[in-house]
Amino acid sequence: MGYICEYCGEQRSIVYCRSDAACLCLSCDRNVHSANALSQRHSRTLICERCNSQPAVVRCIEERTSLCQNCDWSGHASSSSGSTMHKRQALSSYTGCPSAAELSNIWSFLLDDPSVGDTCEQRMGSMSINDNRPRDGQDPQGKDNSQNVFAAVEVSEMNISDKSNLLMESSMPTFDNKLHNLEPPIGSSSKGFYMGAKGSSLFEEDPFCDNLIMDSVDMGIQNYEELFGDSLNYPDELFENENFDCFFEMKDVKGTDSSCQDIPNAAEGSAIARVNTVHPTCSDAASADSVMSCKTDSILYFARQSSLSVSKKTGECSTGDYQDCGVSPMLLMGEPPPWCPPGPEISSPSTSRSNAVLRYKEKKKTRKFDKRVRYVSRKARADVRRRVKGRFIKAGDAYDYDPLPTRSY
DNA sequence: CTATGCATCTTGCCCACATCCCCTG
DNA sequence: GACAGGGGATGTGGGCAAGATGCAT
Repeated sequence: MGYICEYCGEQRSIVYCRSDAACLCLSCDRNVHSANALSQRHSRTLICERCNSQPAVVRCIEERTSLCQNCDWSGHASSSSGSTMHKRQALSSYTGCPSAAELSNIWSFLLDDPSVGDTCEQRMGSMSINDNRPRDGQDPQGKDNSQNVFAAVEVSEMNISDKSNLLMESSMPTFDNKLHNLEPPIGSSSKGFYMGAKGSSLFEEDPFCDNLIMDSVDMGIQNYEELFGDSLNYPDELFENENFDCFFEMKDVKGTDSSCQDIPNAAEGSAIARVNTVHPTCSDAASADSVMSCKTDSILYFARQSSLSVSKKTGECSTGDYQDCGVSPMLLMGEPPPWCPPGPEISSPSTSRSNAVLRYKEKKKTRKFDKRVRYVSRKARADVRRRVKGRFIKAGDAYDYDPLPTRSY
């Protein structure tokens, strides 16, 4: 599996399509996925250059190698080699039929690979599919609208110690263009429209986002239906309006959660009032892997030209599953988000402190950063272990915290 | 502009013990 | 070489304290 394109059997495979479970060269990827609207929604990413069989999730800057989760773990877990210090960049996935230029923007290193540039990339660059006609997502003026999914990018913080690693190398061209059209929400400063690491903002330093820094952005404009499910009840004009620009999914990652405190200022008096409950989408909370891959701590934002709102996300999880799905229970419970202008019920000075503490603790609970649970069985035990002031206690000792208060023994 | 104090946020440590993993026979 | 057993190392989560940071005065 892998290495050779499973479609043409000739070129070196470059990307992995999860939906098709197939390794494809770039030209075949575009051929296959330009067939229809459904295939365009297939999410693809690079192939792990080590095992050549799994979708890569990170790229090691030092080794200039794209790695899947397993190979990344095995290759960078050993502290003796010093490889743990390697800077790694989260790899983007994309959907639709991005052009060669767009792909190179997503994966700037792609064209550095001579084996890619000499074969697939050149072929792809000469391909005519959709190139000379407006894409499905383009209006006749060539202006992208929300129907055109050119790329879905997910960037997670990989090297926590190096803030520079947060640089989103893979900002897409259209994404940039869209951002250029964005304006700060009414009544906000540019600082308020927070997207990434603490202290940085989308427009703060570079109004054209050349150095866009964000911890996580997930764009899937075309896929908003599958993201939100049937219960999406926003006005249709929200999506039909040309001004609907892009959809952001913000992950709460290290150094950013506190940053969300900035959003409120941004959203004051604006569409933030449309905040609704957020329902996690993951349905298998029991699976550790799925838990880790779940969109965690997601706060969904719709950025329009002059508004900012949090979307509604539908899922199968009950409220009690919020931890596994990583969504703040405050949102699940319909509690106003922390950045909402303080209402009468929270304006009391005596309760603001406790509310803030609770808020922080909830954040801390749901914060995952890049932590991976290596041993699910150990986690399972720790989850049910009784504690005293957070510390494990010997079996049979008195406890003040029991994760399973209903157990009979 | 700087110093101070307060509030908020972040980080690291602790605990017990099942499981992992390496070594020896 | 394969297997079994022993024993040390590891990892797991909630709470707390200390330190860091941000902001107002």
